[in-house]
Amino acid sequence: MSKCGRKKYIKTNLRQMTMETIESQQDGSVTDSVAERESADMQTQTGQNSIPTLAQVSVAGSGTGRGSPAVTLVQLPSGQTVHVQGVIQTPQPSVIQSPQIQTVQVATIAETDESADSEGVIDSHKRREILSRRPSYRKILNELSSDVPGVPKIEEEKSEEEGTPPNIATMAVPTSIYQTSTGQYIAIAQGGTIQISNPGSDGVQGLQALTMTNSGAPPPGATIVQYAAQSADGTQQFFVPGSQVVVQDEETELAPSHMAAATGDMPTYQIRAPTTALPQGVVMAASPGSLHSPQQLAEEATRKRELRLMKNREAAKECRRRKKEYVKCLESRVAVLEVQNKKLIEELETLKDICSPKTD
DNA sequence: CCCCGTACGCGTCACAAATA
DNA sequence: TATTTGTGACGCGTACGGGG
Repeated sequence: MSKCGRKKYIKTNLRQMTMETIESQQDGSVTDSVAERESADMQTQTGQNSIPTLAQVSVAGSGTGRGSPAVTLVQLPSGQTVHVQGVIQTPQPSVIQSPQIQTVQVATIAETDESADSEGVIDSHKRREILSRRPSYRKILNELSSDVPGVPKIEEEKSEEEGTPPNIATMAVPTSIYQTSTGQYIAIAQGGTIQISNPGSDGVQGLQALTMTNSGAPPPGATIVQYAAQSADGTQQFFVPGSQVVVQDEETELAPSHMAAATGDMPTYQIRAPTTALPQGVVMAASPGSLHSPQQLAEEATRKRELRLMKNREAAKECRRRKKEYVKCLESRVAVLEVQNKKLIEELETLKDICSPKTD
């Protein structure tokens, strides 16, 4: 990103965080924003909106530590105390959490944001604090789930159940997983085994394994570089060590028997020697030791960049999936706790009636 | 039908956090 | 300490619904 873009990034960040601050300080009206919903829910659960006059609300001091649940003690008029866990537990490093320090700083900076439209105003230290990253969704959700049994856990890496390609989880840990331009997943495992899966299929259906005959130890420094692309003849190709090409057939005429038996509509593959130049986007493996000329160095850099982009692309997809899962989880939690809150209010009313019966 | 606003998803960049 | 991973932000394209 250019310097200009970076500036824009910071400004946007400031603007959004300021909005969060303002929203959380005001009436907490319900909107589509998770952050705003969270702040509203937190107010509700602490009794500021629902039961402010009926019970004393105190936040247990032990709940302020990082990672421990925030337990709100609701003291009933009868002396009974009820432990209520926050909808969004404040000590959790929530995605939307805006710590007080940040709030103050952001508010201060935001005031000068319009007049001082330059990076010089925000020194690097402040910027770093403002831009300090929140922990990952997986971490947050797993911490939540450890506190609340009903909250599903986001599994670690390879064992994720739903967003990842359905067949990958059943494999021996692959070294590389790639997605083709048509949505198929290709995993290259340690021993040179290539496994192909269709995103649409569930379970192990659609799993294909190709074991390369030259799957021995690769030359030192060699990198398996995949790619799947639509070649001129409409077939799909990807490359494997040994300068061979796996080509997806349009028809199933050459399908190996073990593949054809699996499903009817499963694509078939054959291994060929590469016919022409590499399709766009394919960079073959190269040993670092063999790099001499500037051109080779440039190619290596390009290859590394392609690889990084590809990994980041997949990471971004996974991150978005986790984020959606996290938001869904929060929403379901909100629903559950709203019901719980309602019940508690009803219980409170009942107890209130019992404790102060009518005298006339 | 066209335009506009909104929502959503994707690829990419930058950078903090995690890991080797 | 270097590398990898995870995620916020941005820009872009697309789909969809509503209004003229």
